Formats: sequence, structure tokens, C-alpha cells
Amino acid sequence: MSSASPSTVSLVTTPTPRPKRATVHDVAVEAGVSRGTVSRYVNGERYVSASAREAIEAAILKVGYVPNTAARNLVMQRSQAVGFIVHEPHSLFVEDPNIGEILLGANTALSEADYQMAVLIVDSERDTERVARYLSGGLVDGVIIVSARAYDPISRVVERLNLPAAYVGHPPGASTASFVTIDNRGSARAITERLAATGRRRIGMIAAALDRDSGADRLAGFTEALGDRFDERLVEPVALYSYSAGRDAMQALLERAPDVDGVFAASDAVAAGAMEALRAAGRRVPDDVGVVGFDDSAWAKRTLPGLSTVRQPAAGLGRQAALLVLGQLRGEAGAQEVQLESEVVWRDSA
Amino acid sequence: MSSASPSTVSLVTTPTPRPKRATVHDVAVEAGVSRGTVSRYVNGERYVSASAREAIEAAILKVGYVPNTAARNLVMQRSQAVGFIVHEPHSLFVEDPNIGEILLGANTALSEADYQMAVLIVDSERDTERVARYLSGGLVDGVIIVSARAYDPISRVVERLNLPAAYVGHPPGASTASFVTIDNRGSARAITERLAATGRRRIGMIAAALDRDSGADRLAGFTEALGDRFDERLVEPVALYSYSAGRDAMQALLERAPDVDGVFAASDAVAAGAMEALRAAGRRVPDDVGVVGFDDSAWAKRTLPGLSTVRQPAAGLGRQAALLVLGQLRGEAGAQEVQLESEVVWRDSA
DNA sequence: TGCAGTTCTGTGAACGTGCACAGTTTCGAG
DNA sequence: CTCGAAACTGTGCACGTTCACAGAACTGCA
Repeated sequence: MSSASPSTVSLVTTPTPRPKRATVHDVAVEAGVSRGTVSRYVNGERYVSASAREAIEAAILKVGYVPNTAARNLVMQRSQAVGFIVHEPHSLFVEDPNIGEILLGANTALSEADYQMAVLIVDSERDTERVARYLSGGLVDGVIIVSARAYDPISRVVERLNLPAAYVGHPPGASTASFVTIDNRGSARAITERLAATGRRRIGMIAAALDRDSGADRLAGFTEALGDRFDERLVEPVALYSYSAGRDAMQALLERAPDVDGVFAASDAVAAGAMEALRAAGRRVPDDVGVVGFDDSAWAKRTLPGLSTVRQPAAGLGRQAALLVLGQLRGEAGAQEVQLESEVVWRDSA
Repeated sequence: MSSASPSTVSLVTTPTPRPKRATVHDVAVEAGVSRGTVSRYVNGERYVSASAREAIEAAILKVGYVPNTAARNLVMQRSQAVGFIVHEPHSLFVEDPNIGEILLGANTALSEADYQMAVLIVDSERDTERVARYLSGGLVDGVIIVSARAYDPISRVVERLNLPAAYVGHPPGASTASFVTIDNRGSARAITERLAATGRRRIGMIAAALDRDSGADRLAGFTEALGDRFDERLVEPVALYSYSAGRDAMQALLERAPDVDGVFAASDAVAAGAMEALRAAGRRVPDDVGVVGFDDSAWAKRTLPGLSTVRQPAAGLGRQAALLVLGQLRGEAGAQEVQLESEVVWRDSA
């Protein structure tokens, strides 16, 4: 920065000699006005004369002023950031395309409102503690919570802090928080009925994540659709919405009920695994067994044949959740529920 | 929340009456010591007597004190956060499992060092401007940059701000920043040689993302491995590492060179697409055509037969990049290059 | 000219920390 | 008992902003 004279070698010991930033004070001096006026200009408030405005604009450009967010946050008592809390094992974060979509949808909406997103992944006990501390630190003004399970300690922390929050999916416990969902039950019923309408007689289900509302509701819809043709022995429950779980479950189901001719898988990933197991067992899809999934994620277009499924607007879920939080931040009324539309997408797997 | 008495309806106009937080001052009063002593205790410094410590501990518990991060950031001139900049179309963020893995690896390392990660996705012009403003705002102490392309405006902003940074992949331009990579060229050479060793005579490549070092290096390694048996007409370039691109490219390649009996796809997603096209064209894998990919992502285990590929330690890349940034933050020496090991994973597709 | 209303401006006080520095106590050695 | 070092403690200032408030300048109207 300064041209060191050849004789004196100045050894810089400070780690990163980042250039000191211009403050609102520097701008004020440069423009020949006061701090207050500069602040008003920056925040787009009234009562700034034309001449002052011009001088300030020039000064800002000259000194390269950018507001210091920490100082602003301190005095405004807010952070202009929203936490995105994911309650999943790391592996599923990668495997489940839905979460990525939800994150993107939320990030887009937050960006548009000039909010920042802080990603918080909770996988272990240690994470829980760390995230709780983080939330308490006042670093986020609100949170979006994805895939919380029953009796989630993080949810309790959020409630205690009275932090604006929106859940993707039903919130656990008796909380009165806002949330955004799709009609899992109705959609599951619809696609099961559609599958039945193709003439299948022995329809099974690979149910997943029954400890979450999404999983439980999909099973409920399935049961409802079949009515008295429902056979409990044709339901195979698995823990997670994963490919490998679907494959193993289908294998088990085939052993127990070789005459099964239709399968509703609780997610596309599960369905893809099931199709793999069917292929390995020499069953043709859809000729021998019809398969339907749920999500319409990237999986559905990859399978062969293309998977019939329910389109879940994942990005829209994230976006809506963000909007709910932003609404609360603007002081709008409390708990809201939003249900987004989902539709059956019929391809060739059934 | 509060049980309003029937006669007096109190209309709450303040947005969220968040409980006011205890400050270091409150703790000091409660414990009967000074602010300075509390501050020393909180930051684990020396010179706090046993009696003071006990009193402070009790006081903190009683008033529920949590340090205010904004105030701390302001006085310390840092934010304790690192930006994670992704330079990709939104769609690919979802489709490419690598990015998710890299993000997780980085997030883990940052969390362990008590740093927070802010996700910044750059997709449009508007995003570029927004992110530049964000970086200038002093909200991050450093950045991890994924998949930057040549002449990236964000990279220039980072350089101008003198912000500690680490790239995943070679940084664009003549920048002297730190970065972490794998040996794309050597690995591509290795797997191509291995493919050739299975007796293939007409080996083609679906090259992708040639405007990035990863894409260009993989093509270079391929060329190198084949030597004078290299045939330029067997190279099909595509823009992105995507499934659909792989499918279309394979189709084109088959039309131009029906005698092709081996294919190196620039990524697993591309390879999966290629296998789909081969299947549609009635070619058997590996009997008629051997296929190999790159990444060892979730795709590789899903294909049928399992894909031979190069294992890329995606989480490790993210982790290393985070460590490089953290190192610079601690004031350690400047630009470093780290190369992680990658290995050929041989399955059944070739 | 006086006066009220509006528009504009500057000043001082927060916000909640960390840090330098000055001051006080403790303690062991001479 | 004295003295100096080491262990502790408290105070004021700085960080960069917003906000309330007091006051100045400008308007239009009587």
C-alpha cells in the first residue's frame, strides 16, 4: 500500500492487513454534511436536500463506502439473517434432492428480501448444542425448519426464544407455529386410486419415515384409498426415504407376498430402489408389477420406465416457508398454515 | 400467549416482543463484579479469582446470559462467518451430488472451528451484484469458492477486498489464491488406460465443462493415455456435467461412430446418461461397450451394471478448502495448493 | 413584519462488547 | 517489616451505526 523506502524493511506482523473501511463519518466529512444526513440518505429516508444528496453520492463513490453490518445489527437489534435448519443425517442431505430444492427456493425468496441464509445441519448431539447456542446468540432473526421430528430439542429452543419460525411439514408436538405442507394424505389417496384403476388386485406399499407427518400421512392416504381391500401384510415400513431402503424392502415384500402386482413407494428414491429389486427378481415394470412413487424428483425421470408419481413443489415449499418467516418479521399475524397444490404425474411405470 | 382479561383488549403493535436479553452488565451487577471481569471469564482469559468465577457462573445461569454476537463482531472487526460461493445454475446445484458433499464437508470443518457458513449462490447478473455487496459488507471473514469460471467477477471482488479465500478447483485467471484439487489429469489418464487394457479398440470420450479446469484436465488425461490411438472424432463435448447432456451426446456419438466400443464420460451423471442412450440403442454394457465415469458419486452405485469410475473425495475437498481459509484467518502464510488423492474404483460397466 | 408550518440539518446518546490501562490486593523473599 | 512482582479488578474509550431531539432555514399567508 505504502511504498516502503528501500532502506527500511517493515515486517508486517498483522495477519491480514485488510484495508480499513470507510465509515459514515468519512463520507460525512468528505461531503461536508453530518452523519445523520448521510444515514438518512443511505436508508432512503425523507428530508435530504438535493444538494446534500449529490454531495453524498459523490463522496460515497470517492471513499468507497459500504455500511458496516455489524454496527447496524447492533443498534437495530436484528441480524438480517434467517437460519435454515435441516434435521437429517448428512448422507440424506446429499441423496434427497428435495432438500436441495427446498433450500434453493428459500434462499431465493430470502435474497430478494435482502436477507441472508445461514445453513444449520443438525446430525449429532454436539450439533444440537452448537445450533442452540447459535440461535441464542441473536445471529438470526428467524428460522426455517425442515424435517423436524417429534420431540425435537431444537424446536423447543426456538419456541423458548420466541423466534419467528416456519416449518416445512407439520411442526412436531402441540406447537402453534406456522408451517407449509402439501396434502400428503390426499395425494397418496389419489395416486393409489389411480394405480388401482389400472386393474391391480394386490397392491402393497413401502412406507417410510413413519415418525414424520409426511410418512404417516402417505400411509394413511394409501389405507384410505384401498378401503376394505387393504391388506396389512402388504405394507413394508422403512426408516428413511432412501434408495437402498426401497430396494431391501421390495425384496422382503416379494418374499412375503410373491403375488403383489402393484406398489406405492413413499418416495421416488424408494421407488427407484424397489424397481431395481423387481428387475433383479425378474419382474417386469409395469407388465408384472405397477410402481408409483412420490415427489417427482430427479429420480422419477431417471428410472426406466419413467416413474408415475406425485409432483411435489419442493422449491415452492422452501419459498413459502421463507415468505412466512419474512411476514412474521414484518410483524404480521401469528401462526399460518399454507398448503401447496400437488398433482399426479402419470408416466409408464404403472 | 398472554391470557387477555375480557374487559381490556390490549392490541400489541410491536412486531415481536422478544424478551430483552441479558448483557454482560447485568451479569456483572448480579455477581457483584465489574464488566471487565465478566468479559475475561467469558473469553477464558487469566486473572479471574475463584470466588469471582463462582459468582459469575451463578449469575450467568440466573440471568440467562448469552454474548451478543453483533456487538462482539463490531468491536473485534470480524464476523466469525465464511461465505460458500457456488457459481452454478440452480438446477445443477440440485442435480450434482458433488456440490452437496463439498458443502457438507466445508460446513463440518467450519462448525468445528466455531465458524458459521453463509451460502451464496450466483446464478444471474443480479446475484453477482448482490453477492459483491454482501462480501463488501464485512459479513464474512473469508470465502470458499466452488466452480468459478474464467473471468469471474466475484473472484475479482474477493481479490480487491483482500479477503482470505480458497478455491475448490483451480482459481481462474492468474490469481495467486489458495486452492484444493484432485489430479484430474492423472486420474483421467489412469482410468482410460485401465479401460484400454480391457481390449477396447475404439475408445471415445464425452467431455464436459471444457471452460473449467476440471473438464479440460480430464480431456487432457484422456488424450495422453491414448497417445497415437487418439481419434479426435470420437470426442463429444457438452457444456455441463449433467445426465441429459450425457444421454444426448452418446446418441450423437453412436451415430457418428457406430463402431465405438469404449466410452470415458467426464462425470458419473454423464456416464449414467450415456448408459441410458446405449441401452436405448440396443448396446449391452459392458459386453458391447465399456463405460467408465468420474466422481464415484451416488450415480455410480445406482447404474446397472455398477459404474467403474474415479473416486473423488468430495467432502474432503470441502473440508480442505475450509481448513485453508481458517488457516489464513489465523494469519498463516499465503497461497497454498493442496492435492487430494483419488483412486480408480473398478466395477462392472467396463 | 410576524408567525406558523414544513423541510432540512447537526449533535449527543445509545447499542453491547473487548481492550488498554491504572489501580488494588496478595504473597514470598530478603 | 519492606519491597517488588505477580495476581487480580475496575473504568473509560472505541467500534460504526441509528434514532430522538433541538434547532435552523425556508415557505406561504395574514
